[in-house]
Amino acid sequence: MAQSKSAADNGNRESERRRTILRAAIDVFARKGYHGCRIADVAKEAGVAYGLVYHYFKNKDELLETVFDTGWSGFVTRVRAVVEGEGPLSAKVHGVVDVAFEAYRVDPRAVKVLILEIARSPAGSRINRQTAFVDAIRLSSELFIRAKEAGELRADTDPLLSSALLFGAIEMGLTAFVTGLADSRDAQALERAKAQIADTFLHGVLADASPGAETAAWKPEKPSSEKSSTKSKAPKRT
Amino acid sequence: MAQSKSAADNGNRESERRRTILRAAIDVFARKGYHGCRIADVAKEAGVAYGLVYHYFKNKDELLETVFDTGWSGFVTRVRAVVEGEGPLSAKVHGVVDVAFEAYRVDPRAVKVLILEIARSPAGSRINRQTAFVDAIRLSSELFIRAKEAGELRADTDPLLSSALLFGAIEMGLTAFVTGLADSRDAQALERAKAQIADTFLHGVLADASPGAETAAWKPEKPSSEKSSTKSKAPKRT
DNA sequence: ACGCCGGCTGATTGAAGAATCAACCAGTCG
DNA sequence: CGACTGGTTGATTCTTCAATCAGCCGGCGT
Repeated sequence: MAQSKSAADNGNRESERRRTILRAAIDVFARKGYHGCRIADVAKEAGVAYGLVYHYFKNKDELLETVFDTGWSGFVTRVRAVVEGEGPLSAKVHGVVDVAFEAYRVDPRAVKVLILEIARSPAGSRINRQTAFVDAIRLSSELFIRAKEAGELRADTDPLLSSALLFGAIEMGLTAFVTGLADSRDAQALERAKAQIADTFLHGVLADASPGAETAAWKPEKPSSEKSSTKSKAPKRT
Repeated sequence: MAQSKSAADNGNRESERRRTILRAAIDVFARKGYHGCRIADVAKEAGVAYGLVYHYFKNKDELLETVFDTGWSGFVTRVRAVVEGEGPLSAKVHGVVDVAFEAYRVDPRAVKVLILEIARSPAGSRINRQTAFVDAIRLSSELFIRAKEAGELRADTDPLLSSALLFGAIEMGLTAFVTGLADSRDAQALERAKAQIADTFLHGVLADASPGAETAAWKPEKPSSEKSSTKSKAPKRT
């Protein structure tokens, strides 16, 4: 709003103020949860008046919805890119995990809100947030459907469930950091967790009875650990 | 105790009424969520007067806390039994998954409450529910610590994270049923999901490059599939 | 200069619902 | 049989917020 205010704002549904409020909402939601915070808290955090929140958002629910959609659509877009891209299954699985962890690295608070508020829908609320999660799971189940047809997967796996399990593992892995079970300041730990999630999902936890070949395929493969980070460093609007 | 009411009740902190209210609370929480329901709803469901809820529980929060602790402690007890029991790692992992799914079979509503209300805590509330989850994860991480020392696990696995991933997979697998992504009336589907969760966790999703031996070890191993169910059929106080 | 316009303010209101409490009643005991 | 106890009731009170709205600036056009 520094220069062209009214003009730009009219055409652009994203005024500086609005973004400030959205940012504040993410922080407060992350700290106290959706139900645990009052609009007053958000306004205070944003350094604006109570009523201004209602100038930009119809009500508290729309505010959460916006926070949610913004963050989630960015995530889903990037997951879709991975799923629809080229390469072997294992690379894609690593890719999906990367996307999730990169999102966390960029904006842990936002991820915390997405993860923590995801399940609970205040009954009346429009789009059930579970639906969003389900969509993401369905989306990446494509991956497993195709992989299964190609014979890359064991025969007795259900693609949808596989997809759910991957997201479950990612979610809980992230939760470990979100809740402080693991130290999220430790970049090393994040990298290791990322690798372990994908590897466990692909190969299991057990020490492989068949040594060499299979096992060797995924471990030394991480010299360019930054490669994937770069890919998912795409702009994240929050 | 069925006859002698007042006498027994004095000594027994579990009067019939109290249990009725608890049961009603579980059902209403499962249906509308903690925040989405009024104490009036719980009272109506239980067929008692509004005020009686406050006779047995200090406030709404204590009610949720009790619902939570009751269900959770039962689950943790059974998980502990599995973890501290005898047998190879793979059997125990299957055992933990069994416990979770059996709990769901016995009382899906209660599990729904535990899963859905687990993450977010109303700020002021005493024991953070996340703590409970973290405890369970820590508990079963023992499993992986010991297994790792015994060389059963790949060297680069963090036991705590492994434990988290297992629970993440279980949770999301269960969530698939809770949210209706998968049909929970289908007993077959439940059995298959159970098997797939444990198998994926132990061996990964990939078609095993090394056939026979390793793969054969876990699949035919489930002739006595009721064994574990029986074990976890222990009294569940709700 | 001046007043108009639109972003902005924050005290006020009204609803929702948690928690209270005084009265009620069904047994029990003396 | 009549005092007494303690579980039970639900209208009433009290608190908390979401949402409103009457007006306040400060820039901009005239």
